[in-house]
Amino acid sequence: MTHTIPRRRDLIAQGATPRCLYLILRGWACHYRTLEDGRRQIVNFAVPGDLCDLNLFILDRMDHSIGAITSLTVAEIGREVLHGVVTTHPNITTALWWQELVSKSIQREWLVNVGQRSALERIAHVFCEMFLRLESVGLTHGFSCDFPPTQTDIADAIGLTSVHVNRSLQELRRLGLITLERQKLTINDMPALKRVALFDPNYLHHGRLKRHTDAARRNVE
Amino acid sequence: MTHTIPRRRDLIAQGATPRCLYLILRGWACHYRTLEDGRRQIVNFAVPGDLCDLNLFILDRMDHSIGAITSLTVAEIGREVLHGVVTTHPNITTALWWQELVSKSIQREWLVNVGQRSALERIAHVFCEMFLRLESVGLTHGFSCDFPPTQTDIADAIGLTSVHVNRSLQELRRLGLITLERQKLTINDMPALKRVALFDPNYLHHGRLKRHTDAARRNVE
DNA sequence: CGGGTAATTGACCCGGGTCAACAGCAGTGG
DNA sequence: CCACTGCTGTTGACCCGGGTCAATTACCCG
Repeated sequence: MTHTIPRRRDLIAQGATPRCLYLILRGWACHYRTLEDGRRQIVNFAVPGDLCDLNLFILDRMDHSIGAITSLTVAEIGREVLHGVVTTHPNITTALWWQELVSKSIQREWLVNVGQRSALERIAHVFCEMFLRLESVGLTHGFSCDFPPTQTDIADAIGLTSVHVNRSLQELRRLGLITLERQKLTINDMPALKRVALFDPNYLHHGRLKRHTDAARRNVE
Repeated sequence: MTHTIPRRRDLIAQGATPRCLYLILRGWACHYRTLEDGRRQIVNFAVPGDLCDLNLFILDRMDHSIGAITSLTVAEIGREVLHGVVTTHPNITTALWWQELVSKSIQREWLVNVGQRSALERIAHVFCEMFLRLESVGLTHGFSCDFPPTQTDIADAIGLTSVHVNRSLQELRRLGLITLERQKLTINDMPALKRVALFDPNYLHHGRLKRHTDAARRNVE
């Protein structure tokens, strides 16, 4: 049930029919869309604990690809197993949909990021978000975490060129806000970084699952 | 159960606790996020037939606002009613989630739009999308449809300024692709418009609901 | 007819793109 | 242990798409 995917390989490609739900166990992946002329937009990163789209449930074709950024360990949950879970475990089902709504909320925030923020603000925002997401699954050590995307990946995630990402990174370092070397991110001044990013953590809806599964359970029982 | 909201009023604001699910019956609305310094990003338009977020089900606070672009008629579906439907009508439930996944897919495409396309391409893309969405609910006449967002609204939707939207619109008109006056959009050359927009309708997942509700029904019965 | 919102235009500017070279570093094979 | 290869990061010079600011003009509605 668990599989390993080498880095830079696609888990599933745009246009394919999804056969199972992926749960990331180890490593980073990204959801991305490519235009016919090769432009690529990364629409979200996926880190351990993230589910990769419930599309298979309802939509018959992937409208985007999922690619491995690092080498990746995933659990594959088949259609039938999933159907079984959904029909017998309402609180797990609620948790699944909760993930789905949160990732839609993240999707919205990325649009805000690319649509409204300047280069420096965008990168700062991505660092804030990914750090908090990793923290919520226990993958940070103090103010440090893994950050394996290349500058080109970052560029494709925030709608800039890698050249400009490089320059903005230097600016963030010069300001003493972050350290980023050998895939290791350290946030040296979180309040300042959040200020630069105009970061409001609300959209991540962290720490709000339990309350709601409880509520859902009450409604079901 | 149906309400009327005057134009430019919020249906529900960021931070509020959602009390019911809205179904747009008449008019246009938009989902948007504002940054503390006033910048606004419209993250999606909502037209008749669209449901406004199942957030209330699971998330306890709105992470964005919904505003009326025109005067608006909506149906409000209360939490209890919705719970009733969800527990007794699996195929309606599937349809609800289908809408949710499709709107997430639209969300992704908007990110691609703002992140990768040029000004002209972006506007062309919005016109293609909204025309097809209106067509699917029978609100087009030939190649014409209502298009009530102002140039400022369009600007906030695609991450440009209204000045530049104005200039790009003139360019689209000069190319003979569209007519847009008094809130009326006419697409004069759809193939060319799609070409300019690098438009691929796949992400709208049109015409794929029935098959899947059938499948879901089979799985449930 | 008057007041307010939305569209349009012009002049000027700047954030970020483009292109191209080069440096650093990890992994690989000899 | 070192040379080779290929990817990732870095830098410089130059340019352009789209932003800014500010003034009009057109339109809508009472």
